[in-house]
Amino acid sequence: MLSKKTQYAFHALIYLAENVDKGPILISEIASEKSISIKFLENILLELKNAGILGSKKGKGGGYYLMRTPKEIPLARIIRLLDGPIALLPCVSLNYYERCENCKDEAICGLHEVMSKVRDATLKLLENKSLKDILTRE
Amino acid sequence: MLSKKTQYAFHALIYLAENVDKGPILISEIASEKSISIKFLENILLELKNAGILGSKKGKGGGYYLMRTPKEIPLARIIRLLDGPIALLPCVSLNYYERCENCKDEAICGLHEVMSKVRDATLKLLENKSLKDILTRE
DNA sequence: AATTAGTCTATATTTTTTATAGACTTTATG
DNA sequence: CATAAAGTCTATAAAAAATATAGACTAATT
Repeated sequence: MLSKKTQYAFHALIYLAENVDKGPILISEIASEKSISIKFLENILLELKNAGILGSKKGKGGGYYLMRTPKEIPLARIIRLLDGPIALLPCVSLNYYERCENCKDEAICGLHEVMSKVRDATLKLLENKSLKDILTRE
Repeated sequence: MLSKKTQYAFHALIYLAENVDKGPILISEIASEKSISIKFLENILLELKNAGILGSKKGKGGGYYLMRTPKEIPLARIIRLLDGPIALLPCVSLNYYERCENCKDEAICGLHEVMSKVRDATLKLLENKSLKDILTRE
């Protein structure tokens, strides 16, 4: 399961994408529209900013805005940033790899093989689908 | 990521499958062979037993054994039992469904659509692959 | 200068995961 | 039938992670 943090990030990003024309959006507006604790959301938006996904402006008329078009923000990027590994096991993670302690040889480990396939199937979707793909269709 | 509990369960099941000919296997043997805390492993094996996957025998010559052939134990079964939902969001879980609070209509929610696809791709593998498929190949 | 709004650092709370303890029951066998 | 072997059960503890909050600080606008 994705953490609340990641789920909130998706909802916030969707809101920002659906309101690009309004310029910078207040944290408090996103928080109340999406029913997220404002202080918790602050942290999340900051992380997204530090990762280069969002930009911000302080003072009156300030707020957060997308730094890229929704099409350019893959879902996998958001998940890895806020949730960590997408793979089901450390030994099949591309970005957070850790050697398996219990198994002697990954090359002949059947669990490794199956979980690699699961990872590939998942990434095929999450790396190719972007913020644009999760905007509400009408 | 799968929890340690689920990872330990896989390793224990693999060990049991690879030693079917030896009759019931001691918890302590699995624990030391796979470097798992014996008391923690106890709980895990009990859960697997209560779910009908393992059987056990008390007293001398006792231990745990598989109640079904490895082929009949889908990986998804183990994961759901010990880890809960396989889906990335509650609103796309088949076995642990919860309605999404932030979205008005799941039918037109893009996040719902993508995450359903991820779930389907994952389940296609985890429900069709069994304990047999993760045994070490030689 | 005053107000608005994001930034930063720290901490608190809650939940989940991981692990342990110990008394109890069942079974085999000498 | 006594003893030892081995799983069962209930409870609790410890550690880690997830979730949430507080408040002082900085930057921008008017």
